[in-house]
Amino acid sequence: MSPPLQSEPTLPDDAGHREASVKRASKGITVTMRDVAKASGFSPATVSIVLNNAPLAQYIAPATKKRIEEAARKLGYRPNAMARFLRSKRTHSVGVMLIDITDPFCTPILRGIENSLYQASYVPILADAHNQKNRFERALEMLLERHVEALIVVANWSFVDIHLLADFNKRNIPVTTIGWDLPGDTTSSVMVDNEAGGRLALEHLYKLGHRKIAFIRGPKMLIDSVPRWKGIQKFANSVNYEIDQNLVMQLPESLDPNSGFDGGFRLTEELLQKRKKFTALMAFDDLTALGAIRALTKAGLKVPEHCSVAGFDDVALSAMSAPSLTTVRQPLETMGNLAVNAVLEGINASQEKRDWTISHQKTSPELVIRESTRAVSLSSSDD
Amino acid sequence: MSPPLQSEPTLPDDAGHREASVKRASKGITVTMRDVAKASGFSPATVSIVLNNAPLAQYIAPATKKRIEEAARKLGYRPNAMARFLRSKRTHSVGVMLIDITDPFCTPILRGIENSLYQASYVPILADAHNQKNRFERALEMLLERHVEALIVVANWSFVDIHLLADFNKRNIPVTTIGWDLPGDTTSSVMVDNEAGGRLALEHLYKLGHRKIAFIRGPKMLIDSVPRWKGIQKFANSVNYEIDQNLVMQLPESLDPNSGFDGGFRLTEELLQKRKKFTALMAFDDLTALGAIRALTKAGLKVPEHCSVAGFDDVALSAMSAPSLTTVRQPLETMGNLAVNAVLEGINASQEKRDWTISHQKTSPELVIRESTRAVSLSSSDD
DNA sequence: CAGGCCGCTTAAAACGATTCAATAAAGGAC
DNA sequence: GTCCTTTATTGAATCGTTTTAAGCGGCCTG
Repeated sequence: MSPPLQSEPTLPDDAGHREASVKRASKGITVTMRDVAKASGFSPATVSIVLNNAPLAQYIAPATKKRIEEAARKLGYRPNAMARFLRSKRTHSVGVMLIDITDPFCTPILRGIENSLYQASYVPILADAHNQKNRFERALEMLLERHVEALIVVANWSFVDIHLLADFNKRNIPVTTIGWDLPGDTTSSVMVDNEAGGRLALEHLYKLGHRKIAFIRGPKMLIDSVPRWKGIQKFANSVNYEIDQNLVMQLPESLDPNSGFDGGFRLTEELLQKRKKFTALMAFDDLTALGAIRALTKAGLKVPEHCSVAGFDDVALSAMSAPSLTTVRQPLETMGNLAVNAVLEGINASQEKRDWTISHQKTSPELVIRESTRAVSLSSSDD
Repeated sequence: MSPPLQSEPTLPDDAGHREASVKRASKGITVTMRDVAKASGFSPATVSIVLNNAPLAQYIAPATKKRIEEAARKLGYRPNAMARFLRSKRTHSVGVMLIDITDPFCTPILRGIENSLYQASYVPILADAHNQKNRFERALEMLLERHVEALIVVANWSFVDIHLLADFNKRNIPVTTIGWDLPGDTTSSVMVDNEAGGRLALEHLYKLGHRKIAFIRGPKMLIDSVPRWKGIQKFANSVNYEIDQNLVMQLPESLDPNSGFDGGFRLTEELLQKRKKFTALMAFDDLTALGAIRALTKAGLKVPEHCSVAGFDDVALSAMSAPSLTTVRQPLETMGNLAVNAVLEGINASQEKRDWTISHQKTSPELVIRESTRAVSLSSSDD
């Protein structure tokens, strides 16, 4: 080590010193970069370069680096994010807008997002739109003020007009939506392949021998409803199975993502009243399926003995319900990860002043077979 | 209005002008306060005072205010939060640390937190500790760097050592925990009154006539376990009901908040193997109860016909499971609100350089009677 | 020995707001 | 006419970083 410029003993960071510095920090005096500069005997510029391992750091003498790093550690220096951001224009934060956080669908996605952001040293700023336009708007406003570097919208069950995202495009802030697809080339998206999912579910029921299958379709306005149904139809066509329109119901529009349960319950009761026999029921999502099961049970029908039921999503509770639910799993956590990757790519590109590609990713659904479906029984198949 | 200093026509903000300004903003040029100053013909200082309605604003001429506000609106001025925070030392953000986000318990709490913060114009910065100490630590570090004004820890199912919060106290940053109680006067807390809850549940079963009641207690390390059990014991004592220790099981320690389901399943199977008859089972929480129901069902026992089951928490799925779960509801969303109130009070106090009171709030649980419990039947009560 | 280069370090100017002390004009009192 | 108040506004310092261009010895080279 070079000659001691300070009166600091050359002892390898003894406990006494560390104690002292802790005490100093505890006084509430915020340790600034200047303090580290003074303590180490170098200038703030050098300190910044070393601590950030900036390009210029390659020219800094190793001994210098060591001294600075040690000083920083001793003083318990923590860079002030605000100051840094002001200068560098980078907040290292990403807005995460949940259309409605109460949807159990959101939880795994959120974990995926948080996790990927954490790996990349980004921080999520959360906003919950309560499925209301004005909240959505004001929350966006707040995120813009905070200069989030990107935005992820978890638009699971959404009737919110998402065209409000224009401001983000204007400012070149990358946006990715999950579970919603804004056509065009302004916004990336991550969605499950709904068509494949619909197909998987029906294929499963069909292979179990079911030929009298009831359907509860999703609300018209929900973007998932159409492709999911299309997948069902395509499979039906491919095996020459004719869907009985009398057994097709549709959930009403609703702002509440948990309304599927009630909807499934009521629509199933309606189905039962029709006295049109069915041996299986395919629901729009898991909550709807649970509602359906409830209605069936109430009517004295056992699942799966008298009627198989399949859901969609594989939310956490599907594995725990009784009977556990056969369903089409969306890789939710992965979708969170993918969305983060997409925005990070956007951020990097935007940093380097180049365009980034808008991607519309589709993830593969996976059939999860549990207890709520089984092969059609002899007693119920004849009618 | 005073004589037109600028060449701006006195037309009441015509569409043409607004159009133009939009265009300007859309060029990606960030509108700064200086721009507003120039456009309005006043100095940045005045602009700041007006736009923030600072104390000095009382001396500003109404006409001036109007001109400045109009200019700001026209230019689409949005204050730069980072710059503001650097100077004013206020970030208007609160760290929200979730010990494990996958716990369905968290969702309503999170909604409560977000909502209350939103009302107060604060923003939540989310962190998920995955129930791991090192993640907890690093996340705290990130929150400190970002100078969050307060911290809320949702410590539902936690084996993390929470004493890491010391840094926050040193810096006078208010901390409130939800579902965890750090004794002493450094950290506020919001918890459900577990003792009352335990009492409510047992009282319910007892009044239904159950006298052979099995219990699945929570893991030892979980702070809720003890008072919940105490409430049970107290009620038992008060009615001279003797708890059969052979019917008392305890969940093992586990880092996974969703492990209660498996645990409940296994322990219930163990109970059944004992061939010791019971007509009701009281589970530590809802997931445990669902696991228990599954085990009972598997053994051919019907719930509630052969055995009543009660849970605790009232997470979202409890209402949707079959049979729906009788449980003790925690007012989760409210608890989120309360935690926010607590930290806001702390922030205000800290701002005014006065001490704030550390509160340990207990919220009242509420018995929610659903299908999984019913009066003891004659067939099962005699043994 | 002038000039260039190398290796290491730093002075100083941002970044975009807030805020204090200062100023200026206008009126009122003496 | 001077001084004080009140009203209205602003210059300039400041917050804690990052970053650019420059500085400074000393060594090498022609």
